[in-house]
This record gives sequence, structure tokens and C-alpha cells, in this order.
Amino acid sequence: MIALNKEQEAAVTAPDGPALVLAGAGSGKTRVIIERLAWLIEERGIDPRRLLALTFTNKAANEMQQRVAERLQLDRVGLWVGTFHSFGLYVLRREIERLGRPSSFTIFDDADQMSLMKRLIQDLPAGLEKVLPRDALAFISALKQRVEAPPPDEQPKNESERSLRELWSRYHGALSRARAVDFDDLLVLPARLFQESAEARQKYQRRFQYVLVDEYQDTNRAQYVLARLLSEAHGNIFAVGDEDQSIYSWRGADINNILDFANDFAEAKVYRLEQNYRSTKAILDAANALVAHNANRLGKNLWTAHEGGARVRVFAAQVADEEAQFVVDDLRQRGLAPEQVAVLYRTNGQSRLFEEACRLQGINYVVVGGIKFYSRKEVKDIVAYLRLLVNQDDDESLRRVLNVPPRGIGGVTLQHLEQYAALRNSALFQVLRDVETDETLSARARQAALGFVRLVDDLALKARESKVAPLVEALLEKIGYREYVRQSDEKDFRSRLEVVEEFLSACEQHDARGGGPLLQFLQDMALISDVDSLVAGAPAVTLMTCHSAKGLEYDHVYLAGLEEGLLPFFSEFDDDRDIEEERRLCYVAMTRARQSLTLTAARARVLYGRHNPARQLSRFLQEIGLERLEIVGEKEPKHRKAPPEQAPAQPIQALRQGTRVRHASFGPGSVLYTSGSGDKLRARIRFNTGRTVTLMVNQAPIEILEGKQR
DNA sequence: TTCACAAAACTTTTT
DNA sequence: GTTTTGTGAA
Repeated sequence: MIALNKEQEAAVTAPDGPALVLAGAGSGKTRVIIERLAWLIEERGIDPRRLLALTFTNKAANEMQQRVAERLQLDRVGLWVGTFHSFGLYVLRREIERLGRPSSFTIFDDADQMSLMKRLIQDLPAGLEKVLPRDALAFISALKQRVEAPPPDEQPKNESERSLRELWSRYHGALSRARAVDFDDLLVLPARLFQESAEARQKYQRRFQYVLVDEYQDTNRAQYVLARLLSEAHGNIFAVGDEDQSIYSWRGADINNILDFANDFAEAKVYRLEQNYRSTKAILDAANALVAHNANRLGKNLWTAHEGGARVRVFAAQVADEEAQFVVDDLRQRGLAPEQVAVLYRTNGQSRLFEEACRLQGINYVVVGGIKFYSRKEVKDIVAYLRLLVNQDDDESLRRVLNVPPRGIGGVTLQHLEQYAALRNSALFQVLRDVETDETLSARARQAALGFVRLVDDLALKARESKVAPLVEALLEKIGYREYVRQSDEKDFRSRLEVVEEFLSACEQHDARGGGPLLQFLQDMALISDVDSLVAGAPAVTLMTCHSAKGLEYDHVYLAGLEEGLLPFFSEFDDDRDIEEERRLCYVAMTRARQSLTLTAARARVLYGRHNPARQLSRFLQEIGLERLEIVGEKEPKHRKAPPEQAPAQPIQALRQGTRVRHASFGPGSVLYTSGSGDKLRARIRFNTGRTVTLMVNQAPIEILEGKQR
């Protein structure tokens, strides 16, 4: 085992009080946390149960727990390692009644939130604008992650804000009636609890005398408040992170948490880990050169003792299929072991072409993420039944399964029931119970409803004494679920049945582990994600998004889709994409590579069913610097420059990124990017007024301002 | 009520 | 390109 370097050693043995470890990519960050925990236990004699380590993924948490145990040569260490969300759940399970909420509750995932929100928007009284469900949820989530609520006294600025405010209160009303919390609540409610109840706060402050936070650059306000309050009494907060790897601002992560740490926690010690143990110099130089273009960073000088290494390669394909083919051909030609190869891309949709290419060439592959196991229809159906068993106020789940498999309770009957529920302000299931006496419903519907109530009651009874797996088996049996799956999808039913069996085996594992009653099974399951189940070392190429790749490393990395619009990502719908975050994301992806890194792009690809010719190579290639890149393949990438011999037929087509233009009514502006060609050439232009508009170049009244290119 | 089909809408990253 | 929503017939 290699000894710790000086900086690592200093961080590991940092004295009590706040400490920030700025850990560059591949600088042994996880190792420092492990050693710190071991050091506290062994050298400082701290009871492991007084230590709390918070991570962002279950995978990171499990790995940490395991490595600490190995390091101390113990089976069980007894320290608390988990994600922020699982910690929040742990606290809420014990303390939620202090907030005046019922002790058993359901966790709504994003699909639940979405269907609830859609319905709330439909039910909005006339006169209130029908906003998009996605926007409404984003509004609510953004506020909650900052531990805020809409200011009560302020008048809404416009129509849609009136709707959003109304939806805020209806949404929370619905959650509370359903005895449910959402993901954000798992952070916000504990934060509020610690703010409001000194007793609760002190209890956890005493329990956890040392708080360690991994990936600190990705904390949002709520997570910051939690960490802050927990460490307030003793000041022992040990935060590890890298501002250059902050890639979750869209989820509320606030890079300022790490940028301001030293001011924020008085007398904080700051340690910098700048030696990279992962990548070759060639790879590191390229990544450093890229991220150096960011202004919003603390800055660091990442270096490596691995001199040399092959230059980073670039391949620009004519079309996206060719890009995928190149990658798979190339990794085969080089004779790379599949398990040491990762193909990274910006969007999940890009995986398809690589999957096809792998299948064609007979290369094993695993796709991480994408359509998640837990969001498969079959799993969601079964889970909805189970949730209904423990919480009959959960209308979302009831709605999902009321007529699955079809039992004769269709839309008309459901509407009828909903009216009653609204009238009595009670849960749907209660209405269903009283259906016997409801003369206005058809006999058939009444019979069906009665049967459903009986089914749920029977199973709920069984749920109390039975373990999870036999309960699920009984459920499947009673509702004839396997038969339903078999009949509903002729060509795909085998894989769907496999999903059902896989879910059953997950239940069995829970039981075997002594995982506790149904309620706990459901709550734990709500926090599991798919990267967690990624098995390292399987003989297969790994395909995943750049986001999923964070924290992982591979000998050989292919980073695909280095095109304007894809990496950096932007679309015609959003103007203000944070280019620095895109750059950080590209940096994260590049620094996953140990020995070789290959960047690829396509000059044409089909996006959302639309053919997309003449795509431009990513500006990031130029920022890395062409001298650090080796261009492979015969087609030489020309960066955002029209070939001189191909003089544009119409001068207007000389438009390209950065071109200054003047619009008859919008005034001066500059081109962000173009798409399409010929008559259909479109340009996204940001005008000096701040407005950003997409225009048909040949129709819009614009002129090029000569000699003013940026 | 259910099923089949056509039209329309929607496209990032995820605990 | 996929998924959701709407329509009409049985």
C-alpha cells in the first residue's frame, strides 16, 4: 500500500474544528475520508457511533462503509454512513411527529409528483393559467431546496405566478392528505425540525460529534443547513469536494457552498490535494486546459507523476452511426478488455447507437441508468399496491392500480368517486369502502369496487404478519398479475415477466437481510438508484452519462458527442444554460480516464426524430487546444470554420457562432448557434437587450455587422 | 368499459 | 423517436 502524501496526511490528521479538503480529480479523495474515519477511531479513540459520513449516492456510501471496515479489519464498524436523503429519512422516521405529522408516511417519487401535479393543474379553477407540470414542480422544488416558501405578502407578478402559488399550496395539501413526503422533504423537513426544535437538534448533535461530507460542491441549501446545524455545537465538520466537479446545479446544488466554506465556517482549515494518481499527464493536461477556461473557481494546480502517455485522440464522424461504429471497432482493434472501457455521453438517448454497435460486433455491454428498473411499469404497479396496503390515503397509488388489471372500474366510475372524495374531503379509498350504499353507481361497478376493497383489506392483514416476498407472491396470485402481463404485451412479455421476478428476488433479499416490515421496505426502496447496482468487473463495456460516471474511473474512456448543443448541451428552449457547468461536466468525464481518452463527435445526427445536418464541433475541443489532441480518421475536423473553397452561396449563410448581427426590430446581437441549412438555416441569437430568439435566417430581417466578430 | 389506432406533444443531467 | 392523449368501434 502506498503511503499518504504530505497533504493527504495533513488532511487526515486535521485537528478538531471545520476543515475543507479541496480534492482534485483522482487525488485520493475517498481514501482521505476513509483514513480520516480510521484515524478518528484508532488514534483519537472516538466511538464510531459518534461519526456521521454523508454522501450523495448509496454506492459511495456502501463503498465507504466497506472500505473502513477493511481498513480496521472489523466486520462491522458501527459508524453512520449514508446519503443525505437516507439520513433525512432516518431522522424523520424517529422525529416526524415533532412536526405534527403522522409517523407512518409514504415517499412520492418523481413519477408520483408528476401525475399528482398534472391532476392538480387540470383541476385548477378557470382563470388560472394552466402552467406546465414540469415548470410547476421545478418552481416548488427550487424553493424547497433553498428551504424557502413563496413569500406570503408579495403580490404575484404575473398570471403564471398566481398559478404557481396556488399549486404550491394545493400540492402540499395533497401530499399531507396522502400522508406522503417528496424527495425534497427528506432534506427540508429534518432541516426545519433542527431549526425549530432545540431538543431534536441537540439530540443529533450529541449523537454525532463528527460530521464528514463527501462531494461538498454538490450540496444544496437544505443539505448545507443540515450539515451546518448538525456541526454547530462542536464545529467538527470535515467537507471534501472539488469546485471543478460541481455538476448538479439543476438539482439545486450551490457551488457557493464550497467557494465560501472558508468564510462561512470561522477558522476553517483548508487542505489542497493536487497530486493526481489516476491519469496520464497527457489526459490531465487536456482536462486542465479545458477547465482553466472557467472563471468561477478557486483554482488548483493538478499534477501527476505519470509522465507522458498517449495524446488524447479526436475522431469526427460524418454521422452519429459512424461515431458509434468507430468507438466499438476501435476498442476491439486495440484489444481492450471490455471491463476497462467506458463510453460516456451527455444524454441517455445517445446510448442507443452504442448499444446497437456493440450488439452488431458481439461486444458485451451494460447500460447504467436510462429506463430505470424501479420506474418500470411492472415494478411501479406492484409497488403502488404495496403502498396502498400500508397507507390507504395514498390516492396516487390507488389511482394507479384501481383498474390494473382491468376489473371494470373505468374512467366514468373513477370520476364519480373523485367527486364524492372531493365533497367529503376524504381519501378515495374511503369513498370506495362506502360504495355499497351508493345507489347512483351501476351494480357492476359496485361489485367491482367491493371486490377491490376486500382484496386490499385481506392483503393488508397479511402484510402485518408476513414477510415481504410471500406477501408480494400472494398479491400477484390474487390479482392474476402474471397472466395480465402475458396478455397485455405479446412480443415483450418475457422481459416484463423477468422484471416481476427480479422484483420478487429484491423482496427476498430484503427479507433475508432482516430488512423489517413492508413500510420500511418501501421507504428504503424509494432511495435506491441504478448506479448503486453497477457491478464493477463484469466483462462488459460500460455505457453511461457523464453525470453517472462521477466518482468512477476506467483505463480507457470514450467521450462521445462533442458537438455544440450536445456537449455543451443547449436547446432552443433554454437560453441561459450555464456554460461553466457544461465545461465542468466535460472535465469530470475526461478525468475518469486512467490511460487513454478518445473524444468523438458526429457532423450529423438525428435528434428527436429530426435530421440534424451540419453540426458544429464542440468549442471544448478548441479550448483543450488542438496541440494537445491527435486527430484520427481521415476526416480532419475543422473547427467551426466553413472550408474556404466552399464559399457560401448567400452571404447570410456566413452566420456562425459569435457573428454579430443587427435585427430590424431587436437591434444588435450575436449568434449563439445555428441549425439546419440552406433555406431552413436557423440561428439562435442573443440580442443586446438580453432577449434570445431563434430565427429563420433567410426570412428574418437581419444583417451581418462586418468586422465585429468576437 | 375496453381495446385499437391515430394524432399530438415532448424532448438533460438524478438523490 | 418515444410517450402521452384523444377518438371511435365493439
